[in-house]
Amino acid sequence: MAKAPGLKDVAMAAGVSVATISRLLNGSLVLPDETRSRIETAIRDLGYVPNPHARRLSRGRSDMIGLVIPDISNPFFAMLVASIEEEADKLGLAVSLNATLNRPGREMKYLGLIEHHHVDGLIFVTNHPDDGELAGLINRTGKVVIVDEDVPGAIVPKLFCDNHQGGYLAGKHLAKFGHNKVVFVGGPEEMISTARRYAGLEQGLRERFGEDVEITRYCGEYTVSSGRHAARRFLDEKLPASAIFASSDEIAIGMIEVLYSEGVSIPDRVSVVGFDDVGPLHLFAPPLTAVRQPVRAIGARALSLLLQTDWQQSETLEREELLPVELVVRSSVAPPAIEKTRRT
Amino acid sequence: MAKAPGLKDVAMAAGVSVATISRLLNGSLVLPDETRSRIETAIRDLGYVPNPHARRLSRGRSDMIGLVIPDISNPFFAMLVASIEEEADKLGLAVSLNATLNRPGREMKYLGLIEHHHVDGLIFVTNHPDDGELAGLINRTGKVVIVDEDVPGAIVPKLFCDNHQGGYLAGKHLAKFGHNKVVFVGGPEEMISTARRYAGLEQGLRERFGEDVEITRYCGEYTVSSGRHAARRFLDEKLPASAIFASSDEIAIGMIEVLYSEGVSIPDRVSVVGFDDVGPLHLFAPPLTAVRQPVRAIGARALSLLLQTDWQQSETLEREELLPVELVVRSSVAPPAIEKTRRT
DNA sequence: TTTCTTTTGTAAAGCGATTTAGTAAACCGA
DNA sequence: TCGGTTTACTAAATCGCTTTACAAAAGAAA
Repeated sequence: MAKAPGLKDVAMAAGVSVATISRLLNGSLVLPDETRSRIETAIRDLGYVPNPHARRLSRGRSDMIGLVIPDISNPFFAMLVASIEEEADKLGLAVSLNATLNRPGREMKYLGLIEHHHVDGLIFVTNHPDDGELAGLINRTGKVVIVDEDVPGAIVPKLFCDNHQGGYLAGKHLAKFGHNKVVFVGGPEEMISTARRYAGLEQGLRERFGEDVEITRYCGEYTVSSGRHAARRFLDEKLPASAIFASSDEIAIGMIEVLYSEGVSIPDRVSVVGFDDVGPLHLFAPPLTAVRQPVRAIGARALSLLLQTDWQQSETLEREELLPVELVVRSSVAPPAIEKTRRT
Repeated sequence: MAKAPGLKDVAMAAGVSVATISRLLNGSLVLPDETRSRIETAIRDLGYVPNPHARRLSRGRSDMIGLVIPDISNPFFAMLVASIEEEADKLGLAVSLNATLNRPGREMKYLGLIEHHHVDGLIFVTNHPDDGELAGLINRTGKVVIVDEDVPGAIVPKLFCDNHQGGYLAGKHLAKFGHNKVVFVGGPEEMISTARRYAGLEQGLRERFGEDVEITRYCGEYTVSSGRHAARRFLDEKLPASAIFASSDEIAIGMIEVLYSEGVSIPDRVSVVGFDDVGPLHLFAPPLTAVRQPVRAIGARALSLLLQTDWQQSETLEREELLPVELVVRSSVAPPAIEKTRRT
């Protein structure tokens, strides 16, 4: 297989200079039909395709965006990646995938990709609290869009689902069934998703019960094992709560696992509301009621934020956009059996 | 923010030539401690990081591997991507993600990435039959590893799970419970996964029942909607089968959805065995017995195949490697109720 | 006819590394 | 002290494309 043809070869074949072809291809030159078709023929005949590395070096940009994600094997993130990739592809942008997998320093390292012109911009998803170091770095580098979970102090466009609304919907739904004692199982305490969902839940509950509301708050991580842990704690502490709001699919899965194995029936003994609704919750036993995140919309919007933002105008940078969530009602919520019997 | 420092700046600061630094960094030069530490200091002080684009252009390779995947939002593929990315990262390789999403021509296009030196190698996952065009292109370009599903005629390393064994395990398990009439719901008919799983299933059944075996074969796609379709057909045709072997998580999900909605109880009226076991099948109602694919192992091995293969030695290219699967027994298989009652 | 514009290009200097070929200085044994 | 070997390093070409600055030819206006 002969070496891939270069611009030089095409130039030779078409009888023009390399500059002419390059400029034609990049639209910075209008040529008479005759010359242009000669060049186009040569390109087709030789099967010329520009060398992307040379191109990137020359132009000082890469037409490639970076994606920093905690873990792609998590279906929520996977779907996020899928939608971003799909949008990027439409625009002829390549995507460079970087999973942090909770390895410390990874996020910092990947932010360097921008500074060193590896990528033109970054879509950044974190899943743990920041002490300010990350925020500082993000502000220095710019061209970053923060998605799903906040990095407080970073002055860049941010895109989240409407966490408060999600909590509120869950709260109202539980309240409607008469639950006023519920356990909230969130991710890390400091993260906005946890705080906002909790606040929403509380509001939803209080709108119905006023002061007569008891929310126990468990914080941990957005993982299956954290969910298992929370469920065990819930059982050990013998809380009077009649419902659980699990703040992610993973947490819900972990909790349901141990509730089952301990013979705790859902929703007879506890009602459960989940969050994310990415996995096949509708096939669970019982089908799980959950707040659904608009994952694909988040992905698509993240990319357009990255591309549309004017990175010079510092005013436009500081914006936070919220995408609406919805409650998908299935059958994991029922009236609180225990409370009922006690009262009657 | 000043422009990123280049090799030239470091050279200036350290009082040596650019070549010296480059060669030191690439290990093609051993320097006395004094000089070396002077250079290292300069690098650290300036915060020098090599420009990857320049590097790639110069070396003619990218230290980047391409990943061609049907759809990352499918958890099976997501996990595959995750494991490949993780391994690649360990080796300092970047990953370029390319989803084909069943858009025709995409696979061809992405294969071009190799020819045009965009990436150093490709891990290729297809999900539909090939008429030979793809195989030809793969053979021309080389440096491709085919994973999960075959492209017949391509002479490159191939890595699959042991599909036959998977079918066999499912068959034996069903046989043990007395099922001799089963519906096999596969992906596209021409694909090896379908053929091999079917063959395995048949063997597993026949080992127990000999000629007294009735397998109905539905082919379609590895999607939820294909699963729904198969389930509807199964109900419409009122087949005497007492068990279903669903050849992927998605198919199983689709089928269970409609079986439920039609009030068909699992495993009382039909037993179900799934394949993949990537999703939370253990929380389904009932927990789904399934053949588990070693997804992470496949990802890791795919990368090492790509890197370890000697692409000159054409003999070593034509190898097919099978990774073992296992049967995860849960509770979606029970003795065939209908048959039983009929017999007694 | 002369001069100014437009059209149609080209030459050459980057982009920031790698790498080949080579040189100056120091060392070393006889 | 002389040729030969190491040691320590450098100059310059190269990768393939982009882009700036400029030029020759053609056409238009005066």
